[in-house]
Amino acid sequence: MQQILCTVDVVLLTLQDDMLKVALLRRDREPFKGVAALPGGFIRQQDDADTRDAALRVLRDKTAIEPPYLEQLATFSGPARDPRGWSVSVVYYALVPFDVIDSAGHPDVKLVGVDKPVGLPFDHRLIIDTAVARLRSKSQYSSLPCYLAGETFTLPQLQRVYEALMGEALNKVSFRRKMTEMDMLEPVEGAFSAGGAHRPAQLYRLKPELRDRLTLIERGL
Amino acid sequence: MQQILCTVDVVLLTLQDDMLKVALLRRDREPFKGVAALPGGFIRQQDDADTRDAALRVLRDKTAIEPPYLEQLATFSGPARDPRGWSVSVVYYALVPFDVIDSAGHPDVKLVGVDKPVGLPFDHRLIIDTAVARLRSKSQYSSLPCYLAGETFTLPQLQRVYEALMGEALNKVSFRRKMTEMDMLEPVEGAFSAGGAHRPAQLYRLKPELRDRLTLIERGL
DNA sequence: GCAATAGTGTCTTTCAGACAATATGCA
DNA sequence: TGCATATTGTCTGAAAGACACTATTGC
Repeated sequence: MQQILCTVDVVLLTLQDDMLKVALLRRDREPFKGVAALPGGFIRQQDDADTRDAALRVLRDKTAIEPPYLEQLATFSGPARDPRGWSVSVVYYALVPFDVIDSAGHPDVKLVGVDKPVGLPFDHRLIIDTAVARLRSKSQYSSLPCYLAGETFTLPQLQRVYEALMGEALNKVSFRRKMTEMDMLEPVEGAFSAGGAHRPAQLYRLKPELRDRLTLIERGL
Repeated sequence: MQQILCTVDVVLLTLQDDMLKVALLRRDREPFKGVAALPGGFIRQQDDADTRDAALRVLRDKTAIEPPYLEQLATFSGPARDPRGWSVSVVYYALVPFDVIDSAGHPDVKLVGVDKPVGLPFDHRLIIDTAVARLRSKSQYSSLPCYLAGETFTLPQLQRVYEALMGEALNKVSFRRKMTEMDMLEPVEGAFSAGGAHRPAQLYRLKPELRDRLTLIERGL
């Protein structure tokens, strides 16, 4: 009997112009050669310490991106999702500020609005929808959106990120209160946003000790 | 090169005497033959429509239980977790009222407090801890605990379930308000708890349309 | 000064917990 | 009646949203 195919796929998400986008790559081999799809590949026993490691390797090889945030989403499986046979795909999702993708400058990576792509191969449509749902749900009560906001950001910028993800306007005073009591940001001393013909805003960054772990909040935004 | 081992494991959780317990089985084959472990097994391409299906099959075969609630937990992987080689285990967790396990009456199934078991094989200790953390976290803002409470239950009973899971006393009035506004329970007309030398309580059941899906709440309990 | 956006003070509404009163079964 | 627990009413404090006011920049 043929073996089960073991793969990983990555849903790389970013925010461009307040729109949630997913990174797609044209497949360079069969099946679905030439079709835009999620970055993915086979697990390599000799190279990968686990599936997370495999996801990082795939991302590094295909997009040259080291994501600041990567989390396991779920595992998708079955006899029909891959025409080559019964397959298991362990899927991770990554959050990356747009400028990281931009500066990585990988020409093959295409950013597409998460609701846009049709005709995706495998069950990638389902996978993307699952990732977006997870991100939206988790954004309500965690610091997750900060990973989409870049290295430093102002509170109004961060609020727009949250609003873009959750699809609704947030109360400015409440938002700032929340951010204060979550106690996960620190001001970048003396650094302010520049450019507009208006009052500059204080720049903040994630507290260093929180770079790699989420902060959860009690009551949502 | 040797193939990747593809397995499923199930964390079957129940509440017995207000204690969260996990179902363990003595392994009937190597590796770790005779050692108590989570029910699990290889994915069978010819039998299983997906990993969820495989988890249900394993549970049915080894414990004769059809769980009312089964959700994918996460996938655990790596070269060292199974002595036979690089392995991937897609893990599900199931919630079952104690009397379902009791009446299934499978003699091999042992219920053990979730913090108890030491010397578990593979990474089953980590898996159980992950499942318990997920259950506790999700219980705060969903109807999940209802699946541990049995077919019908009184509100005070359900509150004790929530309290056992979350490890803290809950405000009675607030709890009842939440249950009312979650709108997921319906009273069993004319049915009341009996037995005690005191006022009987109204029996409730999950609304039929919610049997198979969770209700989420906005703000926690 | 004016336009535009940042940041804050305060009032009002909404929600959760405390407390207590009432309800209902059994001995 | 008295006890134990269920159920409900009401008060109070905390949290969230609405609104408006002040602050700071470029023009």
